[in-house]
Amino acid sequence: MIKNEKYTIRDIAELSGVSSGTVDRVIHGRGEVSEKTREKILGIVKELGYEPNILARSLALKKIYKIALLLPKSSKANPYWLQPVEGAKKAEKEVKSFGIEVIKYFYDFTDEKTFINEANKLLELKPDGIIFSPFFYNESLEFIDKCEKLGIQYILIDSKIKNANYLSFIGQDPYQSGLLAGKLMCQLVSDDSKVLIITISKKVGNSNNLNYRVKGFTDFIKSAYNKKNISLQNLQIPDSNSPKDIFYGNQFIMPDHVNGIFIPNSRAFLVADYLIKKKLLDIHLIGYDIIKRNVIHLEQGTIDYLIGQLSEDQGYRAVMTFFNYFLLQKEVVKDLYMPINIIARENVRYYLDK
Amino acid sequence: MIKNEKYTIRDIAELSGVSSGTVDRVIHGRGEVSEKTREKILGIVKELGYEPNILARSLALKKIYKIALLLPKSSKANPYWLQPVEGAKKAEKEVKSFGIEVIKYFYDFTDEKTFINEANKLLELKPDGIIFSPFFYNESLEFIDKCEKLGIQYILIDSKIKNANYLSFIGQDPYQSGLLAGKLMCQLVSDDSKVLIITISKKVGNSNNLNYRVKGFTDFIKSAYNKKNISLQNLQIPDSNSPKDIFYGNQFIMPDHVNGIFIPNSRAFLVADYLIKKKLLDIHLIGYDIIKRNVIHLEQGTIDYLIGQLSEDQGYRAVMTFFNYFLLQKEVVKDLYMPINIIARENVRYYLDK
DNA sequence: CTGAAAGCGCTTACAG
DNA sequence: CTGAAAGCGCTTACAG
Repeated sequence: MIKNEKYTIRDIAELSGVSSGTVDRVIHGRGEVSEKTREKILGIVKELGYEPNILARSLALKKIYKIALLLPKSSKANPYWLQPVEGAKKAEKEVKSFGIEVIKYFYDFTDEKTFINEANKLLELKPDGIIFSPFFYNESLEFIDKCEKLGIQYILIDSKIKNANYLSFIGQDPYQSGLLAGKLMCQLVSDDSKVLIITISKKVGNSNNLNYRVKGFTDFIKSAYNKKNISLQNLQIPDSNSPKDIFYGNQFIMPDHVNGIFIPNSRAFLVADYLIKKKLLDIHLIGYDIIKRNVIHLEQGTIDYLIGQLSEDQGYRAVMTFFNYFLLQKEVVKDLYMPINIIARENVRYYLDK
Repeated sequence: MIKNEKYTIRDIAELSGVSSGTVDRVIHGRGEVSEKTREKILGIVKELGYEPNILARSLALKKIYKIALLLPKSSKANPYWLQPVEGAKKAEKEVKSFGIEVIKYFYDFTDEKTFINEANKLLELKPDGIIFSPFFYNESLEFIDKCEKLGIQYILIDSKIKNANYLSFIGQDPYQSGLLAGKLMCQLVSDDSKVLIITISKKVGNSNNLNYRVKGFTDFIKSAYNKKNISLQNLQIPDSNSPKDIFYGNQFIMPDHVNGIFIPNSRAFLVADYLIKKKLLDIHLIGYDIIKRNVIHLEQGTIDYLIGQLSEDQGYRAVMTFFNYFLLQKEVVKDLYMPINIIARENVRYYLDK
């Protein structure tokens, strides 16, 4: 039997001399089939390269896969997390008819308790898959533990927990992005410059991204590539204060002779605002993340470069990964490192609203 | 009638007091329905926000949309075009079960006649949609003319023909990418440097990408942003010669005191090979496209930056655009400008094989 | 352990 | 101008 079109379950059934119900049972390993017919059917399936029609399957099954999304609440001050949510929505639209549904949960990224609360709420739903970002390290470990006990697959986005049994991790390599920022800084400033690393964060959870970015940056500046004799200084804005107040009030005083500043998170705009106020416009600035307030400074020239990622893609891909995993039963890329994009005034527009 | 689940064509039929066949006719404007029932049905469709189940539709329809892809043949010397083809294949896999089939045609990008030949072959197939890159300007105009007469929608990738009635254009803005390359060059070289623009091309078709890139680069260097007093020199490697022979033989002689070179296409590796041979390793090099031979030089440091794009994405998106257009009847973004990526040694790995 | 039948939501050829 | 019926390829509850 040679067909131009794709083989159907009925072709397999006829050739095996059984009914389509039996073929179905074999294909899905639902048991209750004699070893002999099982083997015969599998043989023919293989020989013909039979692939089930997932349209028909989805239509018949009417199974809805519930994918829970658990991310920090985004706000005007921290709009970063808006984008993965948008990406997830976009993906949901594309595969909704196949029976993928995304349910969203948000927590306050300054308060571990809200994370725990939402995580518990989420589990009550009994989702088929979970997408979240392990922002709070210890709490995330506990959450992961529960997921594994319940046999629920989870995908980590943005930052990674080593040794966890995640289905997939989707994010940037923070160390490598730091290296790249270091290289750019070397090219921006001149010989014997002094460069500041300012770590501004209200609360960083226990996320390690920040530390790795700083480490990469520092390593590059100290590497042989840097022939410019650049000196580094670290400045930490303590957790307990509101970073906004520090920069907008008069609490912050810029050290003398600074030629470049590296901000390893999305708060570069705070420093940029400060530089404008104090008319310190010769200082070069490199930050992270394509958010509105950063982009404005990029376009004005206060910020030289942003290290970015298509973070919408993270949400999009996470949902699509579950689609591929559940519906198409495709293999999943375990660690998906996203491109580290260098964003300048000249190319920023092509990274917006995609 | 309020349902939690999505409404079906049968719900609409019942509420309208007609059969589902009639509803179907109205929805698809297939006529043969009285104005009165038509209006009634449309009213209910609107009220309920009915959306047809595209799974069921595809299954019932069994229509195969033929998408023809027409691109330059890729080779070892010019592997660039491999990537959009890969992207198209990836998209095809995802939407094959919905009835999207991609048929590929390749021509020799040094020979217009092969383009015309393949274009004619393609039309014999009577495809539902066409994806191609207007490499040869005049020949592309003629081809477009034929497509429009036949009422076949086409998507342009990589370069654009203004005023054409394309369904969608997907590619980079070449002028803007040139500006960006100019900025990077300014940061790489020191005051009073001399920068060379080398246009190497066996045959450029009549594509304008190259010219726009050079114009952008030149404009940036001549702009107020450049405070370094950089001088420019243009060098054209004539069409009639093989660029390879020029650089690998002894025909090419580098002008004196050059500090930077800009290559506005994917051939930067030829110059890089030359620089290594002549031990001219202080010269900064910026080129285009993430192809293997360029990447090797990027990693070794001979090439400082590549301007890249996820060109796989172009093929992927073109096919998905047809999927959205034909199957989902979604609106199409007419001009889709892709991000202009800055590729350095530190981030190149994340742009490979995606 | 296996088959026949009904159903998923849509489309279409046919009959009236 | 309209409806009833069959079919797309798969799954499942039921009967045996």
